[in-house]
Order: sequence, then structure tokens, then C-alpha cells
Amino acid sequence: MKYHHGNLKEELISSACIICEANGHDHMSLRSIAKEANVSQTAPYRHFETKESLLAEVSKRGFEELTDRMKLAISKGNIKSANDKFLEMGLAYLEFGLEKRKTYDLMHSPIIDKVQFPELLNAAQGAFDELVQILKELYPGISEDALGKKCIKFWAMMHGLVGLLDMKIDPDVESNAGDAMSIVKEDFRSFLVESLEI
Amino acid sequence: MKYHHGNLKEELISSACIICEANGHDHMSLRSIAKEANVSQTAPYRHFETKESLLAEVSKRGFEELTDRMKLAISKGNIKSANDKFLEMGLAYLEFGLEKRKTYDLMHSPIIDKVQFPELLNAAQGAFDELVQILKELYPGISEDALGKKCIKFWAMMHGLVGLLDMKIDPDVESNAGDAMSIVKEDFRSFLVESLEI
DNA sequence: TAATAATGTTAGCAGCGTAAACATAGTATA
DNA sequence: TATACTATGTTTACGCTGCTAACATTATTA
Repeated sequence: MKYHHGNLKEELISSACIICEANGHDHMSLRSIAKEANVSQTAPYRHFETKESLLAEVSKRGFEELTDRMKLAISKGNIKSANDKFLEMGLAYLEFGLEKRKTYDLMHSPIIDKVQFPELLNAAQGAFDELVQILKELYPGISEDALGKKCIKFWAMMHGLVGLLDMKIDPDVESNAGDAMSIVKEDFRSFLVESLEI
Repeated sequence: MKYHHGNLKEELISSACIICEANGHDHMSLRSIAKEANVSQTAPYRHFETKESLLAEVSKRGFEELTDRMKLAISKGNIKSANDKFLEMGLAYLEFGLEKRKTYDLMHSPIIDKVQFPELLNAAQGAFDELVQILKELYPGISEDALGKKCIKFWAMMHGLVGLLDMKIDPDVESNAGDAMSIVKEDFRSFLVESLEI
């Protein structure tokens, strides 16, 4: 057993990502992560000032994956129109939110002050920019002001949807949205189509 | 100093509501609340099985206040049309979300399993029902299925908006939304009007 | 090769949620 | 009214947490 781990920072982060998605960020302790890496309880502090900064890293990776998924969704060969791109992107967003629900929660949790972590802010901005880009395509010649409003509107809808689909406030709504991902997808498609007034 | 407090449960709850809105639910400890009520650290356990159940009560009161505000918004004397009612209700929702942001976060936090607290679930349902009611008025003769989708859509939009307006992901968007409540209100009104396709 | 920086460990603090055992007071019943 | 019971408080203690300080080891650089 060598004294220096060699790749501790990376291992801590990926461990944190896994535990976070498995247990939720509020049931994740630095100590347990350190233990899993066969390292002392305080070793993480050589790489992260606080627990929050490790969580910020996890959150950042979440936004990066989300951005990747959104990019991938609109780059499929068979997709041509801006409408289709928008729909696919929306689906990718929803899929990410539901598949990685606990990570998604962390990404939007107020316990991390994004202003304190510029790289995290940047990653979040990256995902947002994807939406901006596609909406520009969808509404060519749109004014900056109107574009801003449309962005808020659709981002809010998608973000709100992810939240609602898990909250299951209304039993009827729940059965509408369904629990199987395929049903959710179908509903989301028609939901977006209606919102686009296509 | 008498042994029995007399009104401890109520005092704990209202204390919790205040601390939760001031510090956020993740920076709220049972012990500090007990201390504030001049009572031993474990006294709260005579009234709440766990910390979570106290937070559930705080959350429930949040939903009750939200419901009250929504009801109040549509019962103003000068408001007649379903359109206006819907707009006022949306504004009331947004106002609540921004004014009581930390409580709003708790209400939507995954740390509380609503299924375990039927009264909380009920309170949340109450707020949702207000939206259902107004949308029924807005779209008379609408099918149950279409109504369900509209409910999801608008609830998601409002919920997502509250989140976005605080996240401030995009500097431009932020300046669009504004920081002064009055600007937010004006933007939200036009935002909803556009969404309603009025 | 020697100084320095990076990265580990050990020990320990104060705060947390919560359980168990016990104390006191209010209430119902004989 | 005396007595049992229940509700509501306290004390003590356990294990876990984030984090700090002091020290040890290894890697890097002058």
C-alpha cells in the first residue's frame, strides 16, 4: 500500500457521482467517500476545500453530461427540421432529468452557491446555450428580447416538467404522465408540440 | 419556570417556519429550535417522530399559504374574466415563490417523502386543485385528458419560472427578468399572456 | 543534494439526529 | 380523594458528521 494514492481527486469525484445518484446528495458524506477510496477521512481536504466544492464538481459533471446529451440529440442523422431538433432536445433533457434524478436535484439544489464556482456556472450556461441556439433556429429573425422570453418559457417548462413528473402531486396527472419512460416520452412529445403551437 | 411548556408543538412549528425561511431547511437543526423555545434538546421528540416530520409540517403550512394566496388572487372584486383570474393566480404563485424562496425550496425538496405525510400531500393537492379549477373555467368543455396536459404545462411553467428566476443562469435572461419584483411581475404577465395565446 | 511543495495520516473539536431511562405534571377512574 | 395512567418534559449517551491543526511521507525543483 503506497502512501500516495496517485489519482485520488478523480476517484473521489467519480465515487461522489455514483453515491450522489444512488443515495441523494443529502445522504452523502465525505467520510464514506474517503473510506471507499481506502484513504483517511481527511484526505479529501487536500483536494477540496469543503464538501460543497466536491458537490459542485459533481454538479458540474451533471451539466456537462446534460449538455452532451442535448447536443447528441440534435445531431442525429435523420433529424433535419428545427422543430424535430427542438423536440429531440426536449426529450433528451427530460430523459436525463428522470434517469439521473438525484443528480438533477443536486444540479438545481440551492445548497450549492453557483456564483462561488465559476466553472459550474459555466457548465450550466453551456446547457442553456444549447436551448438558445435551437430556439434561434426555430424562430429565425427573432428579437433578442423575445428570444430571451422564449428561452425562459421553454426552459421553465422542461425544468418544471421533470419536477412534476417525480412529485406525482395529482394521481390523475400521474396516470396521464405514466411511469414507464416510453409513455412519458409520448406524452412529452405531444406536450411540446402543443406548446410550440405547431 | 414551569415544567410543562403548554404550547410547545405550535411554538416549535412556527419557530421552524421562521428559521427555515431565514436559513434554509438544510441549515436548520432540531437542537437550535429546541434551544430557542427554552426547552431541552430532545423535547421536540414528544411531538415529532423525526426532524423530517417537523419539516413536513413546515412544508404543509407553505402549501396552505400558497393555496390561500392563489384563492385570494382570483377573488378580488375587480377581476371578472377567466383570463384575468388565471393571470392573477400565476402572479400570486410567482410572488409566493420569490418572497418565500427557502420555504418554496423545502416544499419541493426531495428530502421529504410526501407519501409518508398524507396531510402534506393533501395540502399540495389543494394548491394544484386551484390551478385545475381555473383552467376548467378558461377552457370550458375541455376533455379530462387535455385538461390534465394543460395543468402539467402551466404548473411546470410556473414552477420552472420560480426556479429560473433565482438561478440566474444567463446574465441576459436575468436582466430580462429583472431583480425588482415589479419588473418580474410585468414580464411574467406578458410571459403568461404569450403562453395562453391570448 | 537540499529545500520546498504536494499529498497523505492521526487526533480531536463541536454539532448533529436520535434512542433509552428517568422525572414531573395533568387526567381519568376506583 | 387516592391511585393509576398518559402526556410531556429532562438527562445522558451513542455514533455520525464536517472540519481544523499538527505531523509524516513522497514528489518536485533549485
